[in-house]
Amino acid sequence: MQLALKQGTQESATRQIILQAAFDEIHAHGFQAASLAKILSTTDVTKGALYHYFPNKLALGYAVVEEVLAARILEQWVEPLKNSDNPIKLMKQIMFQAGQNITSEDIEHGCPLNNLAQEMAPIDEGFRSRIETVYELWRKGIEAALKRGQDKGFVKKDINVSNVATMVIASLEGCMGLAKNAQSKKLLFQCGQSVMDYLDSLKAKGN
Amino acid sequence: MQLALKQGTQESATRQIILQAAFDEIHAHGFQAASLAKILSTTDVTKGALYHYFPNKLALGYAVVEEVLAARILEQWVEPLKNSDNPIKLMKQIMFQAGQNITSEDIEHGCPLNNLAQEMAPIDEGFRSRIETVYELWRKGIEAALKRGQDKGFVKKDINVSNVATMVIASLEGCMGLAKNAQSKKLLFQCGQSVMDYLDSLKAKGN
DNA sequence: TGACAAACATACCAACTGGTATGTATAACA
DNA sequence: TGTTATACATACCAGTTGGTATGTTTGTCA
Repeated sequence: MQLALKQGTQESATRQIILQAAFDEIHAHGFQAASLAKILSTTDVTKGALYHYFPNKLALGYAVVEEVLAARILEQWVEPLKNSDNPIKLMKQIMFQAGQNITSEDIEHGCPLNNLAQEMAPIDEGFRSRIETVYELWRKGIEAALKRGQDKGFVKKDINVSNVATMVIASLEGCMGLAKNAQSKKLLFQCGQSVMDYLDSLKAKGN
Repeated sequence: MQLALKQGTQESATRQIILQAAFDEIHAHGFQAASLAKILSTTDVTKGALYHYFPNKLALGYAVVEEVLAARILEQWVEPLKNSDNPIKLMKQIMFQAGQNITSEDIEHGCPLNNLAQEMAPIDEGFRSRIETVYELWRKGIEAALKRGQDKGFVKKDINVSNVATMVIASLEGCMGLAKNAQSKKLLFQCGQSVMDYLDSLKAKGN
């Protein structure tokens, strides 16, 4: 499925290949250390093609955030949460699902959104603001779902849904980060269990 | 106070100046993007001096982790926790204290330990293992304190102290990371409040 | 069929990077 | 006082990087 995230986004196949290869390189080495030469060598795209679609490296990085990273969060979190009345149950499901599918490489490289945020936020405002847009999408998605969960009686009414939404994302990113450095799926699951326990503590009585 | 973290660590003033300047540069730009030329230009140390004390850039980075970063965690978390029977109260105090002292620059640059972990763990095993040593110091410090808190009746007995210790650090690092990208002290405090709420939920009944 | 623009391809370059080779001042010690 | 090791200082270099200038192919439309 192709999400139309940005108007005016060109649907060239070559462009998509570059974007995906750039995402992989950035995910593996970070943006600053990502080498255009390497991105090109993993594909059969030439420098001419790259600079035809993107004015410079920075613009390529921005496009990765706006198109690739935003799409991942939308698909995995925001869209599913829209169709649920019990956000706690669903978020635990999403986490469980993600845990099932995760590979050692995923753990090694960590969350691509968090990686980029930690690296680029203090250095480049263009990156920071674009990443912030994605985080806000995510936060607002959880927040709205929690609110609906309160209305439907699944979620405690005395919690601050905004703060909790932030805390959920923070603890998830934190777990991923620690597991990445420990290179340990076990640590990820243990930490993930604590996050699930935290989610359970938000349930309304009787659920 | 100077902590003797590594045996054989030389106490040259020049070496300390280099180490501190390197810490600052790495904190601001990451290790890979940290420029030796910039580190030297902010001090009046020359390249000859730098390469007299450190065989290469990597060794300088390792020294920053082993000496500067480890010392920070020890001073701020591990040592204080050793002298406390009520870890929940103390950790909330540490967080409050850190919140009081934090500057906009601190928020902008984030946690230096987490920064380095996210950047270097997948790339360089030497960095990863040294950072892991610091994280383990931190985790074990919290874990031991939680256990003592259980014995003294301050902490619930049905929690897994190891998992909780990891979760505390994960959520802290996560909050710092989100606040860094949002460039918002407000978000840091809101998220920190949720962490404190989480800590409160670990109290034994009657406390 | 001719013209024009989009979509590439190749060769090249200036800037910066970590690292090294070599030289020198200074303190300690025999 | 002579010797030697430590603690720097300066100049230089090879490799890599992002970026550009220029050329060529291909599709489209009049």
